[in-house]
Amino acid sequence: MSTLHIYNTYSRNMEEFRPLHPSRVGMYVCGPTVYGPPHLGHVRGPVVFDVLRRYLEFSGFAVRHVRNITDVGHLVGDADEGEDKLAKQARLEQIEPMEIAQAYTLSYNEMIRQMNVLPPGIEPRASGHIIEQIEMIQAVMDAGLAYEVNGSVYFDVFAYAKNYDYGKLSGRVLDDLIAGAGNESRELEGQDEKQNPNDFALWKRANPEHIMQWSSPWGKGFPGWHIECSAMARKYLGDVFDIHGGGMDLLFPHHESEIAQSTACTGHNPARYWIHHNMITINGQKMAKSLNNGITVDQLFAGNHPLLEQAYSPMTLRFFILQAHYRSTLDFSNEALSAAEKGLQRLWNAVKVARNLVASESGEYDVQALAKECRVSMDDDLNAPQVIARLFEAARVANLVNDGKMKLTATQITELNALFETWLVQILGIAPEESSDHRALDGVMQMLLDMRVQAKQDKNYALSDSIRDRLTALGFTIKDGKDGSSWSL
RNA sequence: GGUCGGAUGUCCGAGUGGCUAGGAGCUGGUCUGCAAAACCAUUUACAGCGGUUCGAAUCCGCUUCCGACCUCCA
Repeated sequence: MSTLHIYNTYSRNMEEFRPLHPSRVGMYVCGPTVYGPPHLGHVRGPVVFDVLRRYLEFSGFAVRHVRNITDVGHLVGDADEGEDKLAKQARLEQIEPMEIAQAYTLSYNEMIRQMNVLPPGIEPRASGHIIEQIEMIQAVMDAGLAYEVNGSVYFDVFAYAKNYDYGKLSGRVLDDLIAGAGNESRELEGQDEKQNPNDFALWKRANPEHIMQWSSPWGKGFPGWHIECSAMARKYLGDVFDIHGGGMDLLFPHHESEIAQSTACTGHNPARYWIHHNMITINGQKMAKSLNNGITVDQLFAGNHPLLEQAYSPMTLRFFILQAHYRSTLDFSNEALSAAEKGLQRLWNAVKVARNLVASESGEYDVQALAKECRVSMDDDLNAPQVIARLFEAARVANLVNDGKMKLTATQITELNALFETWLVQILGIAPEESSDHRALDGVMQMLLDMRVQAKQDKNYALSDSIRDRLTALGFTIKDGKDGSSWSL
């Protein structure tokens, strides 16, 4: 049997996955900063790491999945010097920062739920772990790798680099960073306080206009950009744990700094496997405010955006994301999304067909071999696109058997159904979408279709066509098969 | 400017030395009162140039183009 191999950004190599403790896996994934509605860029990470978590659990591991909510915010650069994103948004909306965080945490979690992403076991908030962050900062200072200036605390990158490899994760060379070519135009707040431009803040002194601030040994202030993840991961997963995940954009400085902070405290790189997913583009372009192509998830679900020709369902979005490998960029376009929607529909049709297949004495297809291939694909750095290709192969088999063009034994039919259940539903998390009032609607529709059958038997085609046409006008699709009609919306 | 990654057919997107990826679209067929849907089948590739090799989408070099990070970011 094959075993999971995964690309570790830290070593830049494919590695066999072996957890620290047999049968248990600790996984930390960087969650959202909740200062705005969830957009397409927020959705890939949760889905990718949800599939990893599901696959690990399928493989028999107990997974402790921690995904943080950043409700303290990060500093805004440039014009909004030193101001917290959450604080800024709160001021704009004239409410408490926590109201901002709460509102967008709820909408994020609602989006996650619709995408069939399993909730993490622990969802810690940065604001609820100020004490842990202060303690960690103190530990870095005790190690002699941080210094205080005017109520702010900075990490001493130079001192750290004497004993440790700063820049290994992101492939950065400290000397190059020092040269800092092309960055002269940037005027970052607090730069003059730093002993070195590459030092980063662990704690920032709060000015009166900062509406989010806490007491600390260094006076009123708020935590730096990276310390929350280090502190919370350590609290819930220990000094060293298995997986730390996030988007590639977090490689530097966020994860590089996390490694530095944690190493300063514990002497260890906190995570054994660093896993990063690639970014998304929209019509081949980076999603950016200046390009006016930022699509929120709600807009996608409602089809309510100038770039969208129609609405796409949460499962279509999930399926679309998983059709590309997690380390490749993923391009959103109407054509690609609608192709995914139709492909998913084909898959679901086959799942239904597979449930009602008639068994033969002999079989002509090795279903077990196909299931094994799914496993091999997944073990090869989570190659979900290949798993999906094999599911389409399974769909083809189901349809062929249904058409009497291929034979399967009763056992093989069971295996085929299990293959869909395991790989499509359980591991990829693509669950059929059915609304709560589906059952009642189903009854009404069945009644109409029965009437239409009667009309057809009576050769009253005017009536039967009228029923169909009026249902079509309402958005229903009527399919006439050998064994009666079916419908979909 | 520095570092890293990418360029696959009409579109999306797997694939690291020889074996049909897959989906969507197009086309043909089956089914059908008609239509639609569904199903089956089929078609179009490896950015350019050079090199290594019996053999290259895959390895090497050069060229062109694109992107990411270097600053908050998913």
